[in-house]
Amino acid sequence: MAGGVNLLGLRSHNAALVLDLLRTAGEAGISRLELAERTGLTPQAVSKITARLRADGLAVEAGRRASTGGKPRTVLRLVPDAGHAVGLHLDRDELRAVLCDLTGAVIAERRSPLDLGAGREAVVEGAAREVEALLAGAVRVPDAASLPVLGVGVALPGPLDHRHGVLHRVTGFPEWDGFPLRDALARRLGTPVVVDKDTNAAALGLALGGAAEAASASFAYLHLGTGLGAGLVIGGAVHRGARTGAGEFGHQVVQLDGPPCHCGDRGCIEALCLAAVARGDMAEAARVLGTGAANLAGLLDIDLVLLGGRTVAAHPEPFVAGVGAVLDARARREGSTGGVPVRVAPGGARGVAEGAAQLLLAPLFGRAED
Amino acid sequence: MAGGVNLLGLRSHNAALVLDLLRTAGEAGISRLELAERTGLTPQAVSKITARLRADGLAVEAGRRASTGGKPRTVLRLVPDAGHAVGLHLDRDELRAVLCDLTGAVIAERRSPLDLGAGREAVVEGAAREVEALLAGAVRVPDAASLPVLGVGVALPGPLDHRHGVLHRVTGFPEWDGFPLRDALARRLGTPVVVDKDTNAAALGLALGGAAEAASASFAYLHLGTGLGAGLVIGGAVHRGARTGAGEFGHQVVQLDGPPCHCGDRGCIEALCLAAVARGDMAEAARVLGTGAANLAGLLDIDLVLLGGRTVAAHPEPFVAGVGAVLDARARREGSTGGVPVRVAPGGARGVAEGAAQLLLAPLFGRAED
DNA sequence: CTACTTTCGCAACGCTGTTGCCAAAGTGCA
DNA sequence: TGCACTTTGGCAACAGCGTTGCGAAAGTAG
Repeated sequence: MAGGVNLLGLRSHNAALVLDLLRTAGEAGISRLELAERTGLTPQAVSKITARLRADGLAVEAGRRASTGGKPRTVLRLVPDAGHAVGLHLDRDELRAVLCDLTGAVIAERRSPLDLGAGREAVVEGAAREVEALLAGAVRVPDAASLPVLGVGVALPGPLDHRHGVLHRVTGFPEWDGFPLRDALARRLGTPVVVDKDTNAAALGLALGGAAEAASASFAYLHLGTGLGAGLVIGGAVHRGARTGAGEFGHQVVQLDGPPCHCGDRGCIEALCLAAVARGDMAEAARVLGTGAANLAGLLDIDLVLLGGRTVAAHPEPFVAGVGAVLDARARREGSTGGVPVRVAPGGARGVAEGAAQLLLAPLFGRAED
Repeated sequence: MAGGVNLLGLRSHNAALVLDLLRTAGEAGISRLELAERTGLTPQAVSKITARLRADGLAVEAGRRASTGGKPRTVLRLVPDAGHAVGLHLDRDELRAVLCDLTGAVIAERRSPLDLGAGREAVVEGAAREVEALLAGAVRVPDAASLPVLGVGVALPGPLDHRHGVLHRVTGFPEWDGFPLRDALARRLGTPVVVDKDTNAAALGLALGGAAEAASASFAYLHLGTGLGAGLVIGGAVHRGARTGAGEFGHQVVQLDGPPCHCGDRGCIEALCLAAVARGDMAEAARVLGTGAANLAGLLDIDLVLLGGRTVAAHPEPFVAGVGAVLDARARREGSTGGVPVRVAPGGARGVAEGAAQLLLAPLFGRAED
């Protein structure tokens, strides 16, 4: 519990806040006075802060708005090329690397097959070479020899320690138990590395880039693919818990003494949901998923549920409709008019890699932890 | 999203942080240098902050520590009488009012029967008179004519809007629907009033006063009485959600298509748990409760589960053991050595009223929202 | 062209935490 | 008893934050 804030901390906090508003405004930009209204700071303070950001090359003036009877407002815009980050998604059998600019937009992308059984050193080396190839290929402008890269974010499934960047367990590959992936890759590449669960990365990407952000500060991202997991965003920040264990959604028990799950428990939502998918009964799978989503939504009072993963992508309509129906039914029973809205998460298969890059971009915008 | 921080905000933030550490230290006190270490501020900054606090009468010097080879550290202590708050617990059939000092200790207490069916004005008037009687009786010292009271915190069951202090619904008494309790009581008493759910108040009280705090910043308080609810503390602050709806634990479905619940759904944990209690099967009730607790603990990665409420108070051992067994079993399946610890919440029947008083004290210590 | 509105920077200011320095108050050893 | 040393904590000067007062800049409206 540090918490003490000095003047340096105050400056960086307010600068991050302004930077976040610039990022949110996107290409449309935002005026100084609007920044002042949104932050609660005085216009003069915003002028000073934006002057520093412009001096650092993070923001530029970009045109003017229409006049409302006086001097028209000058529009400020984030400079996308002021910083970049690499996002690495280590999936079961594929590695995906993306290079993102400061706005989170993907500039370059590479994909390659991945074999986690090839040995830890080989995998780290292979990932490092993919990153290097990605950066080498992305230098299109001749004079941009030194592309400013903030670091590499790595997202992968399975339990791990986000704070120390250590893997706990990778299903099927015991040799990875306790591997300090962050430090190994950071040493190899010479850049900062951040490691997180794939669902957390996807949720972060949605919180910062997706349509989710504008409407809601708290939402759950439910990922239904080969497994079932969740990423939680509470108050605009990813909630990981003390041990990066938060989001354990798939082994929520929704049927006491139900059918056995591979985890050893009975009646886990993952087992029930995947069994229904295997039977081809998407309506039942959606109903089970919706039950878990309603449990979660009631517990945390979130604003939105986003669905993703291969299974959802293959059958979006029944899942959105089925999950929404369960949430609406429970909301009506509690007296509310409408339930929590349900949507398919934008971003698709690239969402996790994009979110992994955001692991390094988010701190710039004050979106580090909760 | 205001978020912008100026120098005034910085000062109050750091002062609240120091006050919180003084509160945590209790009667033992804490030295300036220790405050500096814990906050991350320089010793000189802490000296200035504590000087302001002493000038305001919130802190005093209280003795010295043993020397470690130089000048001994001066110990600072919070002044309990520098502020007071009233906590009001409106239970089903009883009103409980407590007067707490700045440390949260109960100075005076009153209990009286409560009939929510007596009409809204009569109930508000009755509650106001209880508060006045409590304050009048507590003025023991002659010259303490004006006891500094920060305000009144009110805790009651059922859905409500914490932010606006408006009740949504009181089971069995439709006349209370939409009643602006906060404003009505504040107008009548002339002091600030804060309203919250009983489970949230209890959780806040545990976060600030209980033994929970020292060990864990995130925990769930599960209340099993006439109903089943939860209060969540994440990162030291109560998580209420956007609509004060968080903590809806009882109608979590843990048995798809299970026995019907009074809420209209099927297989709710509340229905299953209370049915087992009615049968006298506490082991089964604890197993059901433990399943819900494990779902919650996995989802949020919390550090501790605290159990409370009349039913738990009547049979503490089987509940602690049964819930703990489910949590331990799931932790073992996930590879962890030990599960989340389970304990009976201290405070007993008075915990909710104490937590209600903390609704006004907590903001002084920077524990307002998450 | 003038009056007015609105935006936004310059300069002075108050206040924050920080730094350099020194007095205060102990311990430990000769 | 006296001196050296360690540690605490206040005083004063300082850099840097956002704020305030004021005026220049850049439009619109008549």
